[in-house]
Amino acid sequence: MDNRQINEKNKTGRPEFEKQEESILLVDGSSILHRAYFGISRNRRFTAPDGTPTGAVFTFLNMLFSYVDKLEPKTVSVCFDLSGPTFRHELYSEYKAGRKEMDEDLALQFPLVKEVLGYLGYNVLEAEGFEADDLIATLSRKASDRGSLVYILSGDRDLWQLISDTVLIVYPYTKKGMSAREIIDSEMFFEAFGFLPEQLLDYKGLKGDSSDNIPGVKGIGEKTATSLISEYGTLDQVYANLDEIKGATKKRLGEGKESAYLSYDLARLNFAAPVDWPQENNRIDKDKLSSFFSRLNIKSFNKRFDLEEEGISEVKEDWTAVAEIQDFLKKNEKIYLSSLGEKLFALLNEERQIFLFEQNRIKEVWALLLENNSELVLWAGKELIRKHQLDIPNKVYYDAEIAAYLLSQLKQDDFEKAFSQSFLLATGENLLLSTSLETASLEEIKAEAALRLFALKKLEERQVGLLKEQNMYQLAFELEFPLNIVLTKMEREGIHIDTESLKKLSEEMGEEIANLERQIYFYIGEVINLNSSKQLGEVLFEKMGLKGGKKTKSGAYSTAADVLENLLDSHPVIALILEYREISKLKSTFVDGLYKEISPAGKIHTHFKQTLTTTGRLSSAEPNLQNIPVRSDWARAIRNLFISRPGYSFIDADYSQIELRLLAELSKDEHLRESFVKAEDIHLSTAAKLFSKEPVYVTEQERRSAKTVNFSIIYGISDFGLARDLGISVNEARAYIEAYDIYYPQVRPWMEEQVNFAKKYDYVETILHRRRYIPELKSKNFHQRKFGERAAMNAPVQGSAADLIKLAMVKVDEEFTKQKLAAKIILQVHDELLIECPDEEVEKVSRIVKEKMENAMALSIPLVVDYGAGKSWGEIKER
DNA sequence: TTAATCACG
DNA sequence: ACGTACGTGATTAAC
Repeated sequence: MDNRQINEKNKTGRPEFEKQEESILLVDGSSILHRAYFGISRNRRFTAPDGTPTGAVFTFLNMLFSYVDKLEPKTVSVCFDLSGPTFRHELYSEYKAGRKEMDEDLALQFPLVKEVLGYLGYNVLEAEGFEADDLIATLSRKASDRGSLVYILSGDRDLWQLISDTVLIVYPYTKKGMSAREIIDSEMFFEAFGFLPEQLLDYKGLKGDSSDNIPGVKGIGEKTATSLISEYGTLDQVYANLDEIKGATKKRLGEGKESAYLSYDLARLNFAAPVDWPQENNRIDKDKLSSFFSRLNIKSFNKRFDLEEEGISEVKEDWTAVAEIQDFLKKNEKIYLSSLGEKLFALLNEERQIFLFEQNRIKEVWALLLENNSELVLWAGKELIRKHQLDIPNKVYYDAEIAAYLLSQLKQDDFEKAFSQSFLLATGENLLLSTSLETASLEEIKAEAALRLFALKKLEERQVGLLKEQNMYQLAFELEFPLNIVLTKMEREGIHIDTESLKKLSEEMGEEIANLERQIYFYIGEVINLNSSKQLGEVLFEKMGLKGGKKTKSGAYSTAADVLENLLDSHPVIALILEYREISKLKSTFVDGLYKEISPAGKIHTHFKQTLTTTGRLSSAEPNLQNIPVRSDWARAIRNLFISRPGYSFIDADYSQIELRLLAELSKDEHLRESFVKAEDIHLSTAAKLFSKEPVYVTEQERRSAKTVNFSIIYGISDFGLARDLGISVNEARAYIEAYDIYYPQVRPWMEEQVNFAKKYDYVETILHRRRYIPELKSKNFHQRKFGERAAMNAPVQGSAADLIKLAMVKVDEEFTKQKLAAKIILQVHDELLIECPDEEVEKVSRIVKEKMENAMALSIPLVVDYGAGKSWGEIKER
């Protein structure tokens, strides 16, 4: 009975959670259900659809499963008190009197727990006249006798007297003052009490137990009882040595002797209950378990037991009160939203209730959804917000379309088709098309709502698993989802157009075009449609006899710009045609085309597509603001039409050489990296290397050639293409490429690594793990395979650049909000951001944008952002 | 609906 | 032996 003995035990002690070959778990069902009811779930008021309280059942099972998972016992037996006369109860009538009537909500859950334990195959034990404690005491002794290890799960400390080498207590909660560990063995018991478990009864005889109405000896508390027991060992020995004890303690012990022995008996467990436990538990009855959980509307364990979820529990429609919606939304971790055709929407909560509502209430419901703390799950949120002019959220929602895109499961652009296709993947079920919905009955609509919402739920669950597996969870939740909100703001903000100037420019261009037409008709001697390449080709190559072979697939003469440029010296009309082409293209697409898109407020609102490109870039449409001309005088006139609001300025910031920098980062090519680290002119450096000269001797022409070579590398070079582009022989082009590979020796191996990786795994990935699958590499078609190889080389570079600027956008926007600036991101053009801010913010915002863009990612090479400010887009680009 | 052309990064 | 750069969108003519 001293420390030495404890230490001896400790040497052979076992690690707490190591699985034992033969262990059984005995559960004090009454105690744990009390704990479940009072400890956790009373405030959450979980109920089944019929109002039956279920919180304690749920929490009970959660606790039980967590210990079953940890301990992996061979069998589980759960013991309950069975009311009725017991000899222990007869001993103290105050016991019952001292206890309050059990809450009805708790009482109702006892039969439920016993029921579900049966379906789980666990042993449920109760015996007339015995408490759960007694059953456990009896079973633990029997088990120990057979050499089995016993775990006792109980919140009742009375059972701690059973602790031994082979009996351990699983104590459900950590308590102040007690060890944080949950499994209590002799050693821990000794540390806490200062004596051994088998002395607990003797201790309680003296100290009593107020929670169990055990009186003990009046005036003897924890300290005195502990010191007496550690000194004398047992209650009998205390009284046998009463003479040695002095003062008040002696007097109190003398007076309380009867009470002490009564208390001893009260705390003592009965080891003679008529119970045994099975060699094995029964099998789980899945069907009954499933219908039980369904009846109680408990969903959390479906996955654990691989149970099929049943259908909707309730469909609500035509509801009016806001409180009713709020009630539907609350206490749900996730809310699913789906549209049904044009006019209807439906929500699903985690209680499998569905709410149907009409379009005229979407704004109201949306506002409530944003207020609510649940995570919102939907498909194509940006389009929904735009279409119905909804408030823009300041928190992310889960957009299944974006996830489908990241997971490369989005093969179609069309909303319904893509939606339907992803759902089919997730559920194997087809959806009604919206056209069929128009004529559907209410019952059909309800069924369709359920189908879509449950499909969305399954889709999301599956996607989250895949995103994690494929290392794209962060890409989705920290980049694409937040970016989606930023894009929504950008689209709504739009950009002002100088409509008056636009009209004038259109007229001016029209006159210029008419001029050119007259001259061209004079030269060719007839009036044709100059916009028809077919007619033009026939005139140039047949009537006028200019040289230039058939180039197009359809067998027609090509009149593309590069063909015509080669003919510039053949005839003076060629230059006029090229000029006509340029102006009429710019006028029709970028002046007149833009005019059609101007809103009543004088603004243009592009659509950014976030789920379209194979590389991860955004695309812009209706109108496309990512291909506004920049390279000519007319181009500048067009860009001058994009103006900031009065009192506001534009800041235009673009990454310098972003793709080449990322190639340096990805390939780790030392020379390429060095050029950027030393802030050299990369094209000049390349030229110096290709032409074996000091940079100062490199000519403009050589630098231009080097620039072409640098870009060719990123696109996946071929000597033929480079030769054509540079107007040199294929041999010369090949020599350039070979020279490049010598001077940048790590680039080619990296490119080959990408291709090999893609051939092996079917995809390549970016810095942020965005994937591009390249099925073309498996094609039997040579062109297709070659195309696949070039794509494998290009996608990581272009895609990482997309990752980078997207991340920068999220950070820039975040900073604007954080600093309460009025600045807004207006446009993104792949390596460029256009920002609008009040004139007085220009300096501050410029610094923020540059800093956030340059440091969006931690890379081993520096990023450089150039920027300018002005009142129009053209004015800035002029610099 | 497709092909040709050309605007952008 | 193949045939020629990566990623987009809009306009026009012609089927």
